[in-house]
Amino acid sequence: MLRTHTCGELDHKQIGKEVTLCGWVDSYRDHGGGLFVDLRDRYGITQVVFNPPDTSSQVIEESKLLRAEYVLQVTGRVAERPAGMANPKLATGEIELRVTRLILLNKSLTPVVSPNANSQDIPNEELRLEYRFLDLRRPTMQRTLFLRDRIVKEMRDYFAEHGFIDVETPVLGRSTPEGARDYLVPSRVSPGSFYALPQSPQLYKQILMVAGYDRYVQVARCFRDEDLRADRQPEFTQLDLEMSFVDAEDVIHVIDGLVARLARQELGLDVKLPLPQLTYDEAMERYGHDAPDLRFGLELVDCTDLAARSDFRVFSSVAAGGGRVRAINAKRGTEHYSRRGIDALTDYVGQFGAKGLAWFRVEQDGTLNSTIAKNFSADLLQEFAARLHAEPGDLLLFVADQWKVTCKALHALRTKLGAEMKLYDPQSMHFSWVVEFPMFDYDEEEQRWVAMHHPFTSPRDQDLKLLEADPARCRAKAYDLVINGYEAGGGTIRIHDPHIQQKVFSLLGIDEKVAEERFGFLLRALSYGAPPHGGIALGIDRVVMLFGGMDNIRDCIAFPKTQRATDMMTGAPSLVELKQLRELGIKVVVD
RNA sequence: GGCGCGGUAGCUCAAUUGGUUAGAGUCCCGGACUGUCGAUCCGGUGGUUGCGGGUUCGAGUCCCGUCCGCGUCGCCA
Repeated sequence: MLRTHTCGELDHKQIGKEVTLCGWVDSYRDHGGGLFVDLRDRYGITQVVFNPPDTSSQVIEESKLLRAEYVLQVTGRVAERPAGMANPKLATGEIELRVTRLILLNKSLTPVVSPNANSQDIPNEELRLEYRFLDLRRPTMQRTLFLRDRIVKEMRDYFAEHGFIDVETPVLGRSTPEGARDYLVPSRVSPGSFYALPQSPQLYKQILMVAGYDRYVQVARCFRDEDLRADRQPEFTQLDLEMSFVDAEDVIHVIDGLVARLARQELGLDVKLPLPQLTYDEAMERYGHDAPDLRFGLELVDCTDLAARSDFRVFSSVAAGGGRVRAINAKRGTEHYSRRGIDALTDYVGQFGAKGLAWFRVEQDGTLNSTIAKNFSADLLQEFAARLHAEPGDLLLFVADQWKVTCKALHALRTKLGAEMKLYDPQSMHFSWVVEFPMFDYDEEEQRWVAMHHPFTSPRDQDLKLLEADPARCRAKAYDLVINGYEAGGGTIRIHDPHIQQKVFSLLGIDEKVAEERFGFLLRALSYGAPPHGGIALGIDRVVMLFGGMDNIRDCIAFPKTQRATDMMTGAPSLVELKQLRELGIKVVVD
């Protein structure tokens, strides 16, 4: 070892001892006669002092050449700092190292991304990603990666204790056109054929259940070739698990326990179990979204029946046309939003397809005031007021449109209002479940039913007869874990009966031949004594992001990709040698 | 693919309505200093304002195109 201690562990107990430290120059302060260096490593910072008489004049001269991020090995005696010179900001602030020997292990160019930058001086993300090796030296980044390490370790311990076996599944698999776009890998041995990187280990874990492993878990890398977002990367990590002889509540119960343990360990929070559950229908009705942020209220209120009775054409025609008129009461919203502010909200909901935003201010006498008020009788306005529990100072905001549009627009509006009106503590955490998702969604473009989750999801027992009778009303044994308005994980109970599986396939327009071609192995497996089974996958990156109070997923991934799915540090993806392409039988066509 | 924000010294930022030689802090270089911890003080170097075109007497600023980053819609079973 090149060192006897780390930069984070020395305190008064080592006073008088000779020690050797290694680390990076975090900062230096040159006083002419002597010089101070804050030496940094993963464990902390220790002040090392180059001062006479402890340090020879020759070593002091050498120390004058030190610069930021130089790598040092220093030997000396641990000393108590002079009276009044302790630094309470440092864990090692009581002591310092009086250097007798200095070895420069390596120099550094002037760092482009400074590891000790103040929060307002952090370089832009482009540079941080290009110089990720410097960015990752920043204590904030190190704290995050350690948090991630603890969370993953905690998960592994938890599932090991609960009898789960960790099994690795292939990364080179078969492409299944359903779902997200696949990342493809050409096969050299089978020219013209391609592997697909897994969007999730879904089919393999079901096979493991058929094989009798009973409880499977894996920290699995997954790949989806879709556009990126603040909370979406093309490759990401799932805590993936599957259980046999269980129903939805059993899986939920296991995850409840994990969430409570993580919250206790990492946040010091006592989460009350069981976590609250909301059905999908309820979530859409009350919040307009399947992953609502439950840290604040502002629930959506349906007013279609009242709207139908108004003379306001926008309202009455939407109501008559099968659409919905729904509203949010922004409590005391008139304090936050002027006419101009409301105009901005109107523009905002426009992004989500809403053609407008009708509004009323609630006056001191309780009457509703708006440019559109003349279209409503006083009695009807009072009914609106009562429906929305309107009080003086409130701002009532309405979207009238097709159901889907009202959901999207009002969900976005609710989220914006919650943040802008500071209705919740950004540090707080809320965990819940959304359950009983629809089995199917109708794809207007392709004129067919598509699986809401995936085609192996089991319908609820009581909805089996709806499979063919009324697919839209058929609900699934599906459940999503929701944290602060983010989908942190999702799972389902699977179909273990090949006949039901066939029915679902045919509803999705997957005929027998195609089913056999794509999923033949799964159907065959289901025919050989498949146990009832189900599971879930948690998005580890998102969980870390939320537990760490971050607002983007890149900050909790060591080497993330940019919005264009490139790696700023390595330059991936890149062109390859012609020879490589020839071996693979691939010709690149550039438009 | 659409919409929006951003790109100015190595780094973080400023620059009035389009108007003098594009500034500040930090870093870097040189000097001073025996206790600092955002050290301090003195001096200095450092600019293709992302790139290309246009309008104008004059462009960091306005227009068009383009590249890069971020946010978002579509997309993400």
